[in-house]
Amino acid sequence: MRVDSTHELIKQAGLMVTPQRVAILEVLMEEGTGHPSPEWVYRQVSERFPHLSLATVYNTLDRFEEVGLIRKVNPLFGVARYDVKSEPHLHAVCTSCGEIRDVPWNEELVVQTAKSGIEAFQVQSVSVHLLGLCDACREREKLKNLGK
Amino acid sequence: MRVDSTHELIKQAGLMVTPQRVAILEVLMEEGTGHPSPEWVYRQVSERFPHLSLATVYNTLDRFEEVGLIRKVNPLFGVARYDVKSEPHLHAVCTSCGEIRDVPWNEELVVQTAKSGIEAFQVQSVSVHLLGLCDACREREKLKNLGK
DNA sequence: TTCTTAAATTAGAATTATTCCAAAAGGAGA
DNA sequence: TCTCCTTTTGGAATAATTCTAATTTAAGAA
Repeated sequence: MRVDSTHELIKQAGLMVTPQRVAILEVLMEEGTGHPSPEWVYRQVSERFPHLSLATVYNTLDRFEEVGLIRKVNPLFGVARYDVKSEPHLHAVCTSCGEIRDVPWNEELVVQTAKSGIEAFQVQSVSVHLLGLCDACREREKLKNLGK
Repeated sequence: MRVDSTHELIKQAGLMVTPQRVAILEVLMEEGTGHPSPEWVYRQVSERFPHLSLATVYNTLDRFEEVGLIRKVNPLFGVARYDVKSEPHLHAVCTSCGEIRDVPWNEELVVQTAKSGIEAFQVQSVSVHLLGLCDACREREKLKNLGK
């Protein structure tokens, strides 16, 4: 009797085990650190399941996230939202209604917020993004600017 | 000669001044802390400019962001991207090619990264999101669960 | 002021990403 | 095996954004 870890993981998470789900989780685990998109997952798994539906990929990723098997890197998906620039601050985003509340930036706070709630906002997770240019793109920018 | 601050702001930012841009910036400034969406801006400004095109709103918001007048709250818009990794970590996102690189979490780092680059990644800005439930939604959840 | 030109605006089409839907298929316990 | 509930499917629908090409406009030069 062979141990199938992805199979077990799905079962332990309380989800029904299906071949599609196993294949999707396998692809996700193999990939490791590449931050795959639904489309990418779809293409990978399609090689093994030619009849796989894109809707299944979306459904499965949603279910996997619900039970904590995976996490969405860019959770503020949906509509673009803007900030009229002011002092640096954080954003408390309600995952239910989408409200975005400003939280004053405070160095200590950045660390603390991972653990404790702020005012009446129940923090479930913290998402930090460093935005900028990777080395490849920085090189590309340099070359482009030289050409001007 | 009256001083029109939004007019001035746009000019100072090095952008061509148009009535649409002035109106959009005015709406954004009046709103203040509400984190408006392109659609919302469009509806507001449409009242004054019945022929305003949604494309203009998108263009203008992009230009405003380019010159730093506003900032996108949820900059990782586009395609959903997932993470399988379990240890807490940050994400370094290339604003040019979209690559998402993992950066090990380190309390000090959270603060430092705002100022200094990480490895070959040139950090331009930091975006922190606290995800969770606002008080209103938490109440709603409670009521829903009671009903079960 | 008028002219000129590059940039901005417009309307609508096109594209991209995601969600919805109803019917068919499949998993798991009795 | 039977049954029920969940999942899967494929396609349509929707939402968000970008593209395109024609028209208009801002702003500096003459």
